[in-house]
Amino acid sequence: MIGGKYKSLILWKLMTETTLRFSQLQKEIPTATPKMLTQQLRELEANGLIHRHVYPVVPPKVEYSLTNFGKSIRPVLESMYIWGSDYLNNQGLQVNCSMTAITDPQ
Amino acid sequence: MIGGKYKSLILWKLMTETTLRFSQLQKEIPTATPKMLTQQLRELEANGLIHRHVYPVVPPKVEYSLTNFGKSIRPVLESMYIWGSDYLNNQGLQVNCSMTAITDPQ
DNA sequence: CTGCATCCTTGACGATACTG
DNA sequence: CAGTATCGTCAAGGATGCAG
Repeated sequence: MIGGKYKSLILWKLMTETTLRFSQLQKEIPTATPKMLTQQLRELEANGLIHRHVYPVVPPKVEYSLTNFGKSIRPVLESMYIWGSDYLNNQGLQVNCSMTAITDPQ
Repeated sequence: MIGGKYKSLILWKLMTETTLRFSQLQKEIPTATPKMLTQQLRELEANGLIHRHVYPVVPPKVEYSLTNFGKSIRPVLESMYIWGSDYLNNQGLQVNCSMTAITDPQ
C-alpha cells in the first residue's frame, strides 16, 4: 500500500495543506513525472487514503485531499519525520523538507 | 536506507529479541532467500543500524543485534505496527505478526 | 491543466548450485 | 552454519509525445 516512491511524500504534503491541486503537487515534488504522480495518486485513491475531487471546468481542475483513513497514518509519518530530522540534525544538516531530506538519499 | 523488502521486518525482529543468529532470522522470515537476507543484513550494517558479531568457531556462528542508532527507529516501527494492527482489527482479521501481516499485502 | 499511451532501461529480487 | 556465485526474470519507474 505504501510501496511507491512518492506516496509517503504525497501524503505528507496533504497532511499540512489539507487540499492540493495536481499542479501544486508537481511543484512540491518536481522529481516526479506527471505519469508517476498520476499513477501513485490513483493507487492512493484506490486504497482509500485520498479523495479526488474533479471540478467540471475548463481548464481542468482537480483537488486531492486526505480521507479519514488517510489521516489515520499521520502518526506514522510524523514519527518518520521526527526520526529523520533528528538524524539530520545530528549530522549538522538542515531539514529542507524536500525529496532529498525526507526520503532516503541512499 | 529502508528500501529493501525485508529490512523493516529484520529490524522489528531484532527489536523484540535483542540478538538473533542468521538461521533464526531465516526461520522468522522464511520468504527471504539466504542471498537476500545476507544482502539486506549487510546494508543495514553498512548504514550503522545493526551490529554483526562473528564468533570464530566451527561451525560458524554469527549474531546480529541493533546498534543504538538502530534502536532509535523503534518509535517509527511501533507506529507502523500500531497502524497496521488497527487496520487489520477493523477488517476483523487477526494479527499474526508474519510477513503478510506486517508488510503490505498489496 | 491534467492527464494518458507508448517504449525503454534498470536493478531488485528469485532460483539454483556450490563452499569454508 | 552462514554464507557466495551466477544467471535469469519482471515490474517499477523514466522519457517522450499526444489529448480533451
